[in-house]
Amino acid sequence: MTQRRILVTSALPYANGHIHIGHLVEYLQTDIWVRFQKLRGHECRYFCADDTHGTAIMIRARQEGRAETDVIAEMSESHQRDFAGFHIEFDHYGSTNSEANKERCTEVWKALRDQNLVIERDVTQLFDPKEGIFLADRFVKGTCPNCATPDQYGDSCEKCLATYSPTDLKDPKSTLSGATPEVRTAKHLFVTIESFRSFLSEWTGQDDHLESSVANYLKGQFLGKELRDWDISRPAPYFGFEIPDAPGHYWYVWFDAPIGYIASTQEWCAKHNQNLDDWWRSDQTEIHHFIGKDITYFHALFWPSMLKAAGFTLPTRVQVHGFLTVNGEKMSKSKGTFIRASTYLEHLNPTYLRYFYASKLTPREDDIDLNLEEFAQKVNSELVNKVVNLASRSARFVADTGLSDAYPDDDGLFENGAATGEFIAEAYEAKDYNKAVRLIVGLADRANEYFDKMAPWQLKKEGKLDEARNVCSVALNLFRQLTIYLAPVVPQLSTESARLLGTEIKTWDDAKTPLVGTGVQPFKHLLTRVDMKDVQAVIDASTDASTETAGASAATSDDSGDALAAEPIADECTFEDFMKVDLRVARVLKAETIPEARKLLKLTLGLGGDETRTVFAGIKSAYEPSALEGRLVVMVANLAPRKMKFGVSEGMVIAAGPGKEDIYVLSPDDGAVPGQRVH
RNA sequence: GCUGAAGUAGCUCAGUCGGUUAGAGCAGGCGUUUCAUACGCGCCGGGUCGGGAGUUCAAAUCUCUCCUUCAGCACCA
Repeated sequence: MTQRRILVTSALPYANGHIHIGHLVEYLQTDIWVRFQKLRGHECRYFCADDTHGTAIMIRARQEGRAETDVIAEMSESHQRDFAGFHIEFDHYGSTNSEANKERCTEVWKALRDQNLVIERDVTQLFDPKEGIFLADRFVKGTCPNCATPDQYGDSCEKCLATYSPTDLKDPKSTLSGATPEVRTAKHLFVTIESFRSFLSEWTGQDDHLESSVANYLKGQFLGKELRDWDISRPAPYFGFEIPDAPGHYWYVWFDAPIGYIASTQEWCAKHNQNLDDWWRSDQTEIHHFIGKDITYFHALFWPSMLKAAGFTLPTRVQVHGFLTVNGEKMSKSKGTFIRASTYLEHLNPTYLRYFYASKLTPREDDIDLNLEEFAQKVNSELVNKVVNLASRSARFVADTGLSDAYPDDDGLFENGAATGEFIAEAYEAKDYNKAVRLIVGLADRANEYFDKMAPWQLKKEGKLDEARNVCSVALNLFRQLTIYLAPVVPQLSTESARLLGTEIKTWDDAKTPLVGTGVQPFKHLLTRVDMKDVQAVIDASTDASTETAGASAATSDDSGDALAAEPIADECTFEDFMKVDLRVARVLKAETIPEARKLLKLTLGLGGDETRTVFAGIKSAYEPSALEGRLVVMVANLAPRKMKFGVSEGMVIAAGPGKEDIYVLSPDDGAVPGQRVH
């Protein structure tokens, strides 16, 4: 086999949030592939970095009263600790806020300029005069220009679903300072990405660069019409690199982030006396990017365009994966399924998750589901009961004698396993780990059948010691074969398994030659079962608090003050003003979902006696109707009825939280009864 | 609405350049062994392959149509 040179990346995690089990789908998918290639003897390098620039980091640093560089240094350390905890091994882990990255950004930029691909255009945006920064849509709130609902974000209204520009909002307020934003115009630089369209149409459709469904998506969604210019600069203040030929303007974070792949490689090259061009300007090198489907656009359109413009090697493959759901639903803080990597590691073995994800992953961009019951069952049944147990049930028989000196007749099992190894390798190569795992477990089944049929414990009783030893030698060799095939997925288990037989796993082809005559170490447990109690402990720990959202604008469930900062206290009002609002305790008599509505639940609220109100509440994303029925809530009882798409809403249910799954309906303490006024 | 994808046993999936009685694992039922982390092994039940129509000697697999689900988009890229 000729040795391939392969460069692999995962998307750069953003320095504004912690690693969670959703992120891990990607890093584990990548790590498994890299480990497989290394085991096959290829020169494979895995590069990643923290993505550090942008407004979100800048705002976070301001709120915490420290330098951006402090924030990102701390987060980088945390990220790398989490990755290491899951046995994810990078050849180099850098940062987009590095000299190397600045150099490479400058290089790409120069190429774009030289080819006249950059144009200038004015962009009108809201500006926060107190903070002195331009405001992205999510940092502006005001009254919907369409239906007059107050307190709506700058891009769309949650009530009437209208979309608009933040400059259309009535009474806009900055969510950062509460100041009234000004409309300002600033110069932005754009890359005329349209000039790459014919190249992209060709590239995305050929040579397996993308899964066909992804290529179809791009073709249908973007490449059929003119590509809009890409807004690639942000005016000061901005945390990032200042554009050399445009003082006061910075590269947009999405420009310098992927270039971080090259910069990370460059730093590694410097340390290992390698030439960067051998990795990024060579048709001898394969480049594989692993990404989530949310950033397909950037990696399959913008990124190849940048690479082409600057004369770098184009990706061999952009591998797109889906999102993670837990128990069939989006990860949710209120359900405790928004699980941080570090929280998981406090209670559970990383090997479990590596195995489970591998068993689920295919080359397609389907979402994968972490059903926690299935997780425990699958790991216990397949990995512990079948694979590990094979060693456990046979090792003791040969603890004194070691393996047979010649490999015994085994009905062709080992040979079959060696041959199957090629199919397993094909599956790994194609990123079809689901298939690889199925093949491996199939081999484990055959090994267990053989062991049962031969019944070495029986042979031992009958005094046929040599025969018993032979059977166990076969079993342990088959076990070893399995652990070699599983090594990319569960490296720690494989390493410890090899130690049992006094060897190391060096290459994939070790699975082709049986061990003979070697000693066997005393067996000790290689892996314990998943205990649902520990799984529950993870859920509990994730439900409590301590979880932190990715966005700076979103509130956290701690007392940091972020929530207050995200939405400052409103203007003062008088007691009379307050008394105009009639808040009442109400019981949820009925809660119905409206299938066509994305955000609304239809609630029938009882105010005592026969008095009821129909209220449409935008809490579908956070509550199951059944969980609401019967409970007491607080409602605005004298709000003017509003005609909505699905009927007339006769009030409002009081709730806190930034939205989405983070919505918390308020309840009175025990003793309150429907109809009582809240003073 | 537009675009992309998907609908195969209770669950997770395999199988599709058309071709023997549609497969696996898990879950369920029955039996069995005792070497092993009460694990393993054997057997059984269970699917009109989303519905309908068409092409064909033959369709889960090709064509059309309808239904359902998911995701993306509707000026953030």
